[in-house]
Amino acid sequence: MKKKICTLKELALKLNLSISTVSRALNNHPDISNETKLKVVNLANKLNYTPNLFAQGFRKNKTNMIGVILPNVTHYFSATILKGILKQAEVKGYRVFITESNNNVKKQSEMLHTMMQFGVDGILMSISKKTKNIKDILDLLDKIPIVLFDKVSYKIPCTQIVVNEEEASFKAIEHLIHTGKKRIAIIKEDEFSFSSERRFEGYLRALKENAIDIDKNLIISCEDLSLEQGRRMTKLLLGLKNKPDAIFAITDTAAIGVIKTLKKFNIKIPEDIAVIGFSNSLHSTIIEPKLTTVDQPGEKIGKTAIEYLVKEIESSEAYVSSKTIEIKTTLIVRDSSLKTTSFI
Amino acid sequence: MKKKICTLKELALKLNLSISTVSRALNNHPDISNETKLKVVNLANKLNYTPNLFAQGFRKNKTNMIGVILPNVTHYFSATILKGILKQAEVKGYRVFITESNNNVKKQSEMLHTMMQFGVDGILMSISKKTKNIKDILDLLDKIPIVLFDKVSYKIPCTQIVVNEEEASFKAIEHLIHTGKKRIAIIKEDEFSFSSERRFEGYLRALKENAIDIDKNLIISCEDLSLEQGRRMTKLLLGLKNKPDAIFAITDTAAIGVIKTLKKFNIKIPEDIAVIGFSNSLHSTIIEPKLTTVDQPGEKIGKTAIEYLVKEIESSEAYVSSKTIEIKTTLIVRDSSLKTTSFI
DNA sequence: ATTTTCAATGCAAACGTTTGCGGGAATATT
DNA sequence: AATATTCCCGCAAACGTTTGCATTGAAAAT
Repeated sequence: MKKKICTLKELALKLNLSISTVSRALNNHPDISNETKLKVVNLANKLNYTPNLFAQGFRKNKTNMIGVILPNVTHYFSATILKGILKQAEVKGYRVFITESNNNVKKQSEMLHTMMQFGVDGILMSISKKTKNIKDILDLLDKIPIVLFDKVSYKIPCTQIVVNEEEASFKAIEHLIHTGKKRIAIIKEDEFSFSSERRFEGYLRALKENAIDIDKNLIISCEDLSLEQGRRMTKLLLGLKNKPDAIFAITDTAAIGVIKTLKKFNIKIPEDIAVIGFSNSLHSTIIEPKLTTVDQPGEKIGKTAIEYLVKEIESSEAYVSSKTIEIKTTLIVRDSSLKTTSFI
Repeated sequence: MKKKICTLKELALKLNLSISTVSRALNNHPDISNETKLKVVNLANKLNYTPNLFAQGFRKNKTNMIGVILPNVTHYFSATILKGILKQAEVKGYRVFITESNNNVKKQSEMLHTMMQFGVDGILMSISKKTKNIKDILDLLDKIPIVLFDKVSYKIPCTQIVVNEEEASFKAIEHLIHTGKKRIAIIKEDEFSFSSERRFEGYLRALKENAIDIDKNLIISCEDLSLEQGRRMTKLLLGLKNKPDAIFAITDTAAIGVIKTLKKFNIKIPEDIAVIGFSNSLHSTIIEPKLTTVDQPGEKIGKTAIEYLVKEIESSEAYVSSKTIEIKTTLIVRDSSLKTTSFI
């Protein structure tokens, strides 16, 4: 049960002023004398006055709320992005309303609807896998600013914050090549995953630019990239007549599955087979050997996303930007890949 | 920039009805004929009408928002609790507004204030370490329902959702004793940590009930429970003349530091020294040997917290409950401790 | 035929805040 | 001394919704 709270009216009554004067005094309006302002502010502090933000939002048609939709809060990478979002939103004076879609497309639509209904000023989202029907999102685009991050789609014309997936992947593969590896396998997702495809492009380009032939046997797609899949796919690769000398798993979790399996078969890492992951999850330093991986600066992604979104919210024109912003990653070389060039 | 949205007035105009009738029709008020209701609902759907929740909240003095304050979103355990909170809040028809205190007491106070200002219906919080000045919180208690979870304090008279820390710890130690371990070390936090102290109590009770003498050398307190501390404390324990045959680290992270160090010194786990952690974090199955640990059902904690909070919010009386609810944990035996009794 | 009853709808106030406009008093300008 | 300017402040409308009460018209009861 809520207790009632001090309002403008109460202040006005006690000070023998009009409500409008009190309101203006608290908002530091130039029309009000310093003397009055002081009196008002003092009493307001004393009575612990807090403006009813609902009345405010209602009046100004602005809630100072930003809605965030992401597939899963428990993913470490998502959590770091969230951290960046929370921090920067606070700086900018916005509150954040977070929801999880659990990769459920229907739920994602519902969340969007709820957000609108709640009158958020803008939406930040990472779209669910296999979001095919983007009609809901397109419909919303001219009503409210939306910024996509991490899991994005070029089919949606709005600002998108992503990681330089292709380049990161390219560099990871080049690192392997520079250490003398020539038969580099990739464990990727099916073609519906945006980031997987871009990482795959980087893989292809690195091989091409280094004049290494592509062996289709070394390219493995699977539906999800769990640890278990990493295990299975590794066994598959080890069954090949012509084995790989390095495995690039598009995700840390899968990479750990790879490492565990290689260890089980007593294969030396990185001498026999090197392993690289993607994400720099916390696991990557727990596993032994420590995993070489691509660090994605989650906090920065979150921060950037908020910055662009707020810019759109506070812009007076109803423009729709559709820039793509790339956040730079860095390759972190650890024990699962060779450090220096190895001449055979 | 926001576009304007269909309102009650617009519906009323198009249907040649009054605003009140439209409002009642949408709220399924018995006074309105089915015929009219149908017409209204149809048009509302067609025009994609969504009630302005700000106006609603404003009018009804209820925001259907719950504020959540926790130290750190990126901790896996916090994230699982969050998941439970989000899920159950949705079921109950509440929205959740999440903030991070980063274990910063000053920030925690600010967040509380912001939440009040924003008019949340209730607050869910996990308090920062070393929160000494609980005056802010006490002040709020009679204005708004608060439920504490995970990091709690008995000094605050409100509902608290915790894990059966003492019992869990007791069972973990008994498990070690049943496998023949007699010199069981504990790595705990200093006495300001609520949960650490309760786990320590469980440790003491288990030893006592099994008639094992307490060796003060085996009880180690440190300020934080990082992996690095786990490492350091293990070295310290290994320096003892009379070494332990098991180490209970009060946190998975520290336990992993323990394991890494033991492996470095070629000590057999669990034969020479067994290791137990607490949390069942994702790391516990990544590390080799896999860690025996106590599983804390985060989602359930979150769910329960919401349930109790909502109950208080929706209760008409301004009662202040101060029950403590214990959520049951389970010990998960993995490879870092012996499975069966070993008779020497 | 008159009154009563009842169902269906409309009127208008209220929630707390912001803001355009207008007015009165004091000060400055001529 | 008259006018113009400036400085403070109050009035009242508006935002979208809910809700107590009034109103209407028709059916039912007398």
